[in-house]
Amino acid sequence: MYAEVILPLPLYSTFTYSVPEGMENIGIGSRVLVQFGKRKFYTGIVAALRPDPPAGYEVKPISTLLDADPIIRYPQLKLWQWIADYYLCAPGDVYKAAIPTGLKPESTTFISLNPDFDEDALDSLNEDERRIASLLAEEKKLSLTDIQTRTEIPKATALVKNLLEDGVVMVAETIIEKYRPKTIKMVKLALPDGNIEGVHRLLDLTNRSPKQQRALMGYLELSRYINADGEPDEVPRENLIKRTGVTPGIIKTMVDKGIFEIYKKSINRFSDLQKDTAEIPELSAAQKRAHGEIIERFRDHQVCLLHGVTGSGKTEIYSHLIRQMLDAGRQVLYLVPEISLTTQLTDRLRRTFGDRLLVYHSKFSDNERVDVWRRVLGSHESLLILGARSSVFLPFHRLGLVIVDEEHEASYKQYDPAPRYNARDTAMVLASMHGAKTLLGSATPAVDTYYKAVNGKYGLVTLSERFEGARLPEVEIVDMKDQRKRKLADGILSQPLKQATEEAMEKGQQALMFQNRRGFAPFVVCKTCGWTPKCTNCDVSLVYHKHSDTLRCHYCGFAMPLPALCPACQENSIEIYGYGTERIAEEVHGYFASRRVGRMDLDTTRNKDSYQEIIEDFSSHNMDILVGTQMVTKGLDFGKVTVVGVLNADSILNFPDFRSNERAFNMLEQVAGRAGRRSDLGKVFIQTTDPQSHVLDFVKAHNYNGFYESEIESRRKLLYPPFSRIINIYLKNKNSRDVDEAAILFSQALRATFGPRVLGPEKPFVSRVATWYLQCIMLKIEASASMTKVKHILRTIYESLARDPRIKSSILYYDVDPV
DNA sequence: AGCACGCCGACT
DNA sequence: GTCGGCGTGCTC
Repeated sequence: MYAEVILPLPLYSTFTYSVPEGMENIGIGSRVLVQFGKRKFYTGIVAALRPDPPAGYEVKPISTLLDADPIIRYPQLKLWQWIADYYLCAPGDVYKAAIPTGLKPESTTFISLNPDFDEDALDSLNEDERRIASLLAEEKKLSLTDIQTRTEIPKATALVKNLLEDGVVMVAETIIEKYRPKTIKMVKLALPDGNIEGVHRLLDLTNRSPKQQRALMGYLELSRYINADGEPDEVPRENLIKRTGVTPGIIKTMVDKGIFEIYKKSINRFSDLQKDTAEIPELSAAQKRAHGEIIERFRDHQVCLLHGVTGSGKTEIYSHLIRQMLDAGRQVLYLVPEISLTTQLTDRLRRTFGDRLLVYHSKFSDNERVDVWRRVLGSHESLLILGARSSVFLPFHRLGLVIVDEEHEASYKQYDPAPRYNARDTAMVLASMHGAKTLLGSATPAVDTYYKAVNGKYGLVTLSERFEGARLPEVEIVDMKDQRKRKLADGILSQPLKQATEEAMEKGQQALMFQNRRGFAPFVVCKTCGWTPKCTNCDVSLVYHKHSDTLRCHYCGFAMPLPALCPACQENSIEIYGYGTERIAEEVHGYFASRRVGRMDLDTTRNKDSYQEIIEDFSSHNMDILVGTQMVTKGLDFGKVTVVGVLNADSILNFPDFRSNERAFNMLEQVAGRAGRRSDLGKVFIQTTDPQSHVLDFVKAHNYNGFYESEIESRRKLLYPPFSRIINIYLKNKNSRDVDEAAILFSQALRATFGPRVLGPEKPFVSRVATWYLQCIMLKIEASASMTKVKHILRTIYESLARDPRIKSSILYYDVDPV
């Protein structure tokens, strides 16, 4: 028997391996360890089995079958295939993204000294080679990268190869198990037979040290001394430390003295979750109606859109639907944008669904993700999975409902690397494969989604009033040009915003200031010669980070210290411009000196809990004013916020692509939605130099439908989605001329078939990333056209050009349905 | 993605 | 003349 294996590499074909005798358990979806190429081993997934060997080449056998039962389930492979076909990427790319690293062990090559190499050979080695040899003599075995970093010899790879040929070193492939179960340190008395005399002896051993004695007494209390089996009982080391106040060092000493034993014990990450569940809050009349309508729509629709204004209580409606689905023994996937995975939401769902709730997202460690994966895999019970984008890949069983909250969010689309999939659209396909329903929720649905809903492709349910009668906030557009002219605003806050904030503060309320990050990162200029620091790898300016006093590239991560003198003219005239949230927070604090001002952005929320801490600080009113980027807009519920300021809407309004209006409307409406979520009427100030913008009129009136009508008309005229589908074709090359010419060549060939549907090529917004030059060709295809055909043509055209050296040396990839 | 093979420039 | 740079192709 032979197996077609998917490897975790960007390769478009599967690879055939023979199934050795005694591996009859193997099945489609099995995880197998296979050798690929000269030495490396990868974990592959069996995509198909067949009786006959392939013609034309020898096959290798599968080395190991990793599981008795597959770790993926029907219809996961089918979903992977759909993603690869639809988003024009390799199945291996999908596999790589789908499964946590801990489930994909691969081999690393270790280099060690050859024990019986000829001593005389040492003489013929050069200095660097001898350094490597002596390092290996010390360390027994090292990977190539370790040798590289430890010796700092740039061409270590080549030298190791020489050493290998001379028989000085040898290599071995070692498969590294990456998954580590969660363990805790346990302490136990070092008394093998548990006899009483022994304990007295141990007590004697500690009588010169009160600390050790305390630790021992604490242990005896916690462990109840000896358990039912006559064995000394174990105690978590943490508990012992907490109870007795001794340091880990004391316990260590006692281990050395032979009083305690310490060992690691793996524990179940889910064991301490609460089992009991609370009731879901009663629905209001409006929520009840919407809930009923959703169920009604699901009778004849696969997908239903819940269009509910901000603060209308969509989450409670979801909860009722989830409860019904779980009671029917089905599983539920609740997708949210990464950023809105707050404990606010998790806690709420935890109270209702207890240990049936599992959470899955990218801030989890890989080990945690493996645990969640295995828990879902092992269960036939009803579960609720709350997760970000990548949770569409979990091994669901009897999935009954998928909820995509904030369905308009651009972050559902993965941009880089492949697979460039949209989790919302993938979720709908996943649902239909399971015979499940999909509920999309948003206060500002994507124009494409709303179009499908009003045209009957999706069911549509509208919830137009806020929970408990809270009113939508009043929106005031502030003309910043006028403010500056009349000297009412010198810095970033306009007169009306300043005043409203002051009043809110006096009433004991809170304010939120929003600054769109894009285009407003602080940048550096030399006042004398105009020099600005650019990334050496990418075509972008470097951004100044105050806390580390460095200049950083947001695309490739390049960093350098802020120079004291201008590198171009040697003058001491370097200035920092622009308003990062840091600077804004300082300035806001300047106006409201007696108030507590906090800030939230990528810098202040880098680690796992800081985001949570800021939110909690703000919602428990330890802070009066919060300044932040995008992330403050995402579904947070702050009851006391009555003033919201959008400090500069220009950069949101002026983004040059066909979705800019949609993005601007969504973002402003979502920010506005943070104000006045309880009974107090909120007020929103949008500061701009372009107060005439139509988008702002619709935001001012909270008129989604009006916005939609105007936007859909312009999309119709210009043949943009939903009236077409877009495929962006990217070419990248280290040589800028080659990529320009390759793009022209490719676009000409495309035009021969697709005519005016081809736009470009043109340089993308950032045209050089990490030393790669980019070109982009846009393909705009009628919505009615067969995508299978289009994709077939794309492949044919590429193959017909593949011999051209400029195409050949370029890397080509597609972005289907870009957002 | 790795990794080997192979073809052109700066050194013994 | 060789070493070694990386461009090109292949891996079941």
